[in-house]
Amino acid sequence: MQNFQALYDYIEKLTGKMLSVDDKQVFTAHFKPNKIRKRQYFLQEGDVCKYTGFIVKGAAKTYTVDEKGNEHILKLSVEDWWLADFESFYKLTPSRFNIEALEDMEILQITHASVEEFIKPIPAFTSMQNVLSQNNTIAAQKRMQSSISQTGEERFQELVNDYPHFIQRFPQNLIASYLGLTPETLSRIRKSSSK
Amino acid sequence: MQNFQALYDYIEKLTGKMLSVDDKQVFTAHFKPNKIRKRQYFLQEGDVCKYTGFIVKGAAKTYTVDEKGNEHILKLSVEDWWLADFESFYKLTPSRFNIEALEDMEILQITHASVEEFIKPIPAFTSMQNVLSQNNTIAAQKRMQSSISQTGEERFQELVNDYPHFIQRFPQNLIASYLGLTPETLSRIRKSSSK
DNA sequence: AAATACGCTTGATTAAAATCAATCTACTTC
DNA sequence: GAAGTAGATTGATTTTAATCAAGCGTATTT
Repeated sequence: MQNFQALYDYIEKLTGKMLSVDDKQVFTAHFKPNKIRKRQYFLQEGDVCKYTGFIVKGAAKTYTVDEKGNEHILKLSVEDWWLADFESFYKLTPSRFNIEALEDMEILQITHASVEEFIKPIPAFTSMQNVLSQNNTIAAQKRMQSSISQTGEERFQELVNDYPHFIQRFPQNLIASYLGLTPETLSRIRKSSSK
Repeated sequence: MQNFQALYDYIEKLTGKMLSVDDKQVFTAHFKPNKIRKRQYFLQEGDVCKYTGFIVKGAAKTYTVDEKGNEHILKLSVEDWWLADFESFYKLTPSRFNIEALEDMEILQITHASVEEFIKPIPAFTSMQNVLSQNNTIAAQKRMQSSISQTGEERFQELVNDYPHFIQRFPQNLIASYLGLTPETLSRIRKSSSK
């Protein structure tokens, strides 16, 4: 299963630990491959996020819609990222977010209960979780710091530095929303900073 | 040691697991009590964050200073919170942040190496880390979502709801900075929203 | 007690970003 | 191929927040 190979490679690379044949057996038994077509939802506001998905192929946006009908993009996710509203996923509460495919996607999905029961006993997996927890903490801190202390232009430059492929891959209106800006403002920022 | 009792209570309450006498022995052997006076630094920009500290008493701010000399508060921390720049703490890189006591503090501090070697084997501690990891993920997501999609006024209201004691305990200029606003703007927001 | 520092408020002005509106282009889709 | 849609850009205007400046009250310090 080439789908699963992407997950194995990811875990082994991130943790430096090798998965045994038995480990892989557990993964194939409990992760379910799923395809999500462009513009389809992985999660809709009000629903409980029953699955977390490892993205083998494709991209998605996690966003809210405010009372005026404007979208606000909290997260853009691509290959080798985990897809979920973790608040809803951990607590089994209705989500405030929508998660929608921006491209046709292939994911490997699993429920919280299955992770706890079958996947957590695999040392490489808990090791992965620890690494991800640290990375998340650091990334969240950095993004928050940008958000409170930098201008739109500085935040955009940081995004270009940190995730250059995002700029190539996603339309500017999504990038703008991710940065907390309107598309018009980002367009003007790009124009003035290119001079 | 009544200092340590606060830590034990915290872990037991958060995880639902009891600490054995031996466990507590390990804690007292490796966590070092430390007092930090108001206006003193737990961490200064450019230094490596060698310790993480459990706050037994007092409060602190984590902030950066921009090129204009303005402070931007990333975090306000009180009793039962962990104090560190985790990026610097995990990676042993120089920190971009300052952490300064807002009140006289009592903390229990420990190095990353000691955590890994002595504290992580304690099941209740790793269990605590898992809970904290989840809570952090959720809180970071929520704060980020506020930041990109809500006005200053809405963010302030959310803070009042989520952390009412912060409003009592910290001066408004710090609250403003935490929200990414100037003190003047927060003052005007409060004035207009009280009507 | 006087002096100082700190925090909060208010006013006037400037700067940044949002909003509203129109146009243009490149893709889909039928 | 025509029609429709999505995304980007530009202009004019409004809204929001930052900045600059002053004044006031309350702690804190000496």
